[in-house]
Amino acid sequence: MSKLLLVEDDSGIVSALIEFLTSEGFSVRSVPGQREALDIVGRESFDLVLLDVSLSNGNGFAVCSAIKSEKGIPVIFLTASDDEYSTVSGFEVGADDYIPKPFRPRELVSRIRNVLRLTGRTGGVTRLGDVVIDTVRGTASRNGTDLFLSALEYRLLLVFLNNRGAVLSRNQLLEAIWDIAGEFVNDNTLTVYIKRLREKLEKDPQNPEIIKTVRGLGYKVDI
Amino acid sequence: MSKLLLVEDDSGIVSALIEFLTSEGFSVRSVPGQREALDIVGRESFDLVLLDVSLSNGNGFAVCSAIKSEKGIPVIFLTASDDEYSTVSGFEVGADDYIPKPFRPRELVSRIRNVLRLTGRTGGVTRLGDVVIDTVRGTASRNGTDLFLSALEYRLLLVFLNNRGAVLSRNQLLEAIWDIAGEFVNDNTLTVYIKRLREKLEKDPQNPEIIKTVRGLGYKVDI
DNA sequence: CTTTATTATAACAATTCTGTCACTTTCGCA
DNA sequence: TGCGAAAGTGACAGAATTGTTATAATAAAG
Repeated sequence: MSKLLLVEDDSGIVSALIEFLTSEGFSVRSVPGQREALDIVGRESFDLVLLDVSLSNGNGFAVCSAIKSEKGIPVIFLTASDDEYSTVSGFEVGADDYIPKPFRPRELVSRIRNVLRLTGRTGGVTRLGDVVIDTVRGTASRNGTDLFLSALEYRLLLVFLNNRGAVLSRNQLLEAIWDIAGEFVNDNTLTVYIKRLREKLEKDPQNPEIIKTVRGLGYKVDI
Repeated sequence: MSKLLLVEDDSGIVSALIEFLTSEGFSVRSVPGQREALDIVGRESFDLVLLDVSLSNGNGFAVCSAIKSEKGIPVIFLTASDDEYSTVSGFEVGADDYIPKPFRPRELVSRIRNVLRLTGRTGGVTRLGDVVIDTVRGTASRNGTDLFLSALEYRLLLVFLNNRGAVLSRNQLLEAIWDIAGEFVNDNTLTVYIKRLREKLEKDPQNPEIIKTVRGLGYKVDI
């Protein structure tokens, strides 16, 4: 059950939204203004903030910035001002979605769930079999022990990670790592790096489970 | 530069969007229908798909499902049918945003960037002054040229990045990078790494703008 | 089965990384 | 000002990385 903070000064909207969102399984707290919003965010923890841009006491953009920089909680703007400038500005201060009033309740719920899904993502940690890649710390490890990938090995692994499931041609891989002013390295260099990476990543480097060869086409990771 | 796939059969919209999105720094490919979309997605890699729901040959929901399950690429629906049912259904098949036509170009760009950020495709890009750190590719660069950080230099930089603004004590930094089974390295090792990192990051390493010394407490990055 | 293109491996020098030492500079404070 | 702690610097050796070469293994096709 996600806990929402509704920042809105129109009491009619507040009560309607609380009723509807509660019936959809959310837990909702509400405050009427900017000051109270920053106050309660500092004391309680929320999963997401629904923020009216045009608050009577102060504007919503500043509140969004503050919440984002201090807590990193996702924020959805609710607003009457459906002009392009507002929308763009809203995203620029870090909003995760922007919904013009009047909005349809079910769409609001869809968008809340969508933002929660998108922001609830693994914080930079991905698993390939028993290998854990942490892009926040810049490490790859197995059973908690660091694999000590070199800079280029790590970059090569990231290329596979960001194209998981896709067959990557030798040229694509060479370009992604060794594209230094269009100059080329020996084609075999890639083969050697694949071998070195497998040596560190795979349990049995002779029978790779993670980086698979697709003869004639390239390599892929689809574990 | 993010690579987008536009799936749209109205050639007027296609050419207008390609021109505008290209001018905003995106690389855009377009296909008119469902079959071509699945085809090209299987062969090339994209960062995001802009998908018209009401394609003349087949509907967009199925395409979205397929793309999502096979490639996991983020999808934004573009649609004329701005009814609540469509919106909700769009999110249910895994869309990451849903934009009714007619949309404002700048809002579209904001929403594209927002989805890319949320899905972590460019969320890995941070700027420290004129230094750009890309955790998706595992690189740090200035003016587009790679700084060739070593594995440990890169990790040290990430520690600062993930604690931007905070003063990090020497012990915190040593722990973050050299915590190998509780054993310690020479305390000066950290000082030396700070120097080496500054040598690569800073325009004037003698007067660091990015990694600042806080005498008696540690170091911080708050640019 | 043999041929051929593709991928894998082993081994090599040049370069870079890594950690440490000795020494210098800087800063805050008595 | 001058002392002492904290931070910075330059240089060093051992280890690891990086790119290449030569050679071996492998798989697909005739």
